[in-house]
Amino acid sequence: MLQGRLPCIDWFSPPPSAFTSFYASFCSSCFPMSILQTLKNRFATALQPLSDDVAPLLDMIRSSQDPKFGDFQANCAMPLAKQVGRPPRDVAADIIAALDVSDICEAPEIAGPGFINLKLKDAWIVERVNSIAGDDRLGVMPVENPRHVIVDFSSPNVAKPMHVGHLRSSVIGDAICRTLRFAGHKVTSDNHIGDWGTQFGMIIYGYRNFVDSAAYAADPVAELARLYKLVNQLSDYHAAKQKLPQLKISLQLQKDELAAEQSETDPADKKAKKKLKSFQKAVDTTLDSIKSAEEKLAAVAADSNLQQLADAHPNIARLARAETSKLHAGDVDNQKLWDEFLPACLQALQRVYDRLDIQFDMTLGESYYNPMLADVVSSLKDKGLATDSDGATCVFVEGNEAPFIVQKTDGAFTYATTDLATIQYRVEQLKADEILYVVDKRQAEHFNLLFKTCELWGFKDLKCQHVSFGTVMGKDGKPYKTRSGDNIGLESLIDEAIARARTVVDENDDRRETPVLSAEDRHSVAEIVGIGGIKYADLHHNRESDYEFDWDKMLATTGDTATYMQYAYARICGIFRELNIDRNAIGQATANVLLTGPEERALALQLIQFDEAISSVISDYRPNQMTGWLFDAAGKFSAFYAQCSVKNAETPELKASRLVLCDLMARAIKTGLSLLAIDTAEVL
RNA sequence: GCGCCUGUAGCUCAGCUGGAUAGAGCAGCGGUCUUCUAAACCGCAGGUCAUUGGUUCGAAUCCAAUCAGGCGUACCA
Repeated sequence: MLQGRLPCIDWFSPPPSAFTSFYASFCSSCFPMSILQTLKNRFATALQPLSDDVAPLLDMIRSSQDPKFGDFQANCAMPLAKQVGRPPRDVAADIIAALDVSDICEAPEIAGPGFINLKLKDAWIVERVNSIAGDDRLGVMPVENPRHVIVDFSSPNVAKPMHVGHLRSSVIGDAICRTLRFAGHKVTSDNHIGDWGTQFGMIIYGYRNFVDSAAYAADPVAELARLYKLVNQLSDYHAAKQKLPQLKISLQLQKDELAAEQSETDPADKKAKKKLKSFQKAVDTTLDSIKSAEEKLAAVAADSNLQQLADAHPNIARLARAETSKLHAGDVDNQKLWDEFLPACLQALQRVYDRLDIQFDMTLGESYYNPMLADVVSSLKDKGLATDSDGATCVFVEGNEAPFIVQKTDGAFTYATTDLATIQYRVEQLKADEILYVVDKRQAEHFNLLFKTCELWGFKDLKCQHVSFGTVMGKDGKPYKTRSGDNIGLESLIDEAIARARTVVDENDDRRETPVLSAEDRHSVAEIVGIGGIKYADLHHNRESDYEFDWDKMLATTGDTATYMQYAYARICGIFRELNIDRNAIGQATANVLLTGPEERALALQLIQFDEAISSVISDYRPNQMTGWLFDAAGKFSAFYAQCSVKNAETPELKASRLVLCDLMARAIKTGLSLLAIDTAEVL
């Protein structure tokens, strides 16, 4: 973002008290707040005479991966050497000769083929730490050009319980919102709930035919969920029953084909082998389908009540779809039921969001956009983008085989239409500059088509990104389900996490000579640790990766977990408690940090790079960049804690310095975790 | 068939636009609590980055092929 800019003033050190106001009078790109940016600015000056395009070269300045190479390294001499046709070490020497970093670094060293290694001067680190000690934002400057970013995440279907897939979207989306806001962008979080889809027809049908009034009165959402599941099961039953004979015929045919192919395949012929394999795969797939169909039939057959219901409702799927159509067509009775169901469903969702501490600025579901859909389609037609194909209205986008269907043969609109209407609304009404969709990566093609269509439609300045994430897998390597094949409910997941955390909290406190936590404290700590554990387990993976869901790992309290950071935070609080010192009264504004050993230096260096963690999260919407920074930070604190006593510091000055470092680290951990919506406690 | 993605330590995963001897956590082994919380710290061991070729000063990273697996592919969202 800020790369390649030249500083309009150079770094010097303002008195800490004047720091914030001083700083605020300059634009963030001019003022090299981050170390990295400062170094880049210095290098820009040195490289200017050597190259026309310094931006890519500046990108090659980064933290050293091994401390023995110093703190930072510049790898730009090698590619530059090629450009100018001279030996890389000579070019490195030229760069160093032109480089003025003597106030920041020790003398730069050339190593290997032409790496330039930089070691920061302790005095400079101290200066920086001292200045951020008095800064609430820990040295993170608000962005220069704030954008209005709409983050579309969570997006569950109402009346269906949320599961671990929604957890990923919710947790990642929320972290992105918080981080963007902290960085100074305008953010609108929007929960684009599925409140208008086919499941409502199923629920309406279920309600009309199978409702248990007492259960509905007691817990409407649970009853609606049961009805949804029931109608789904009965529909599946009939579909399976109908499909099964055909499947068996297909299986026989495929087996015959396979046998024929096998008999005439030459094992040396790779192409034939491949063909054979694809036949085998077809057989396997059909076998799976048959197995799944048979299971569905068996599940109903095993329960005489279910069997009776199934027999009594042979056309349940069609009838449920008809209820959806009626709803969409404005049927008064169905609309009335919808109006009745929705608030309870929303409330149930809200309960989960409250527990997860996730807030939405708006919850505009699919139903909200319903009145706009017809206009979207006619607009697309007017612009010649949408055409009729096999009775459906489609947008064909160059380079994509599959069409973007905006209206089905039966006249119904699709979620593609809704998504387009939503974009129009967000741009025209909400004035969005950018929209992020935190959605499962399996929908990549849909978003690809959506964004292309959108551009053709005329939204050229809008930036859209599918912030995709991988699937949560079970131990079997398949998407995570319970043994009975259901999704894992989010509420029970949260309950389990808290219960497990509680066991650890109890054990830990009971081990103390005199336990310090009341039952109430223990409960709230268990909530903080348990829910933090769930979130962290998800966030610390690269969002694009599928990952294996594992209770023990998710709720582990050792290693790279939320607890590790929370524990570090609590230990810092413990220091201040033990010494009976108010954290707000240690003179951060006039801090004078001393670096007397490697642990203190590493800690300080980590702290002054907090802003780099923020920008790297934002650059590609990857919250795991923040978990990584936090884990490093907590690790450096733990090493410091083991090695550098605050209480028994040799001098009052050293003690004061360490208190400042501790306070800064506590604030950094708390702030970093808060950007992931993970809470902290003073005592664990 | 077409398209997209993945393959890194025993396990679960990091590894940013190519950078030096590929990193964590867990599990394993060995140390560290009379001194600010041992939910911790320090150390040891563990890898042919699926395979083969290519690009270049330099490849886990880029390209090609192969093998293995996953996902998506016209009226579900």
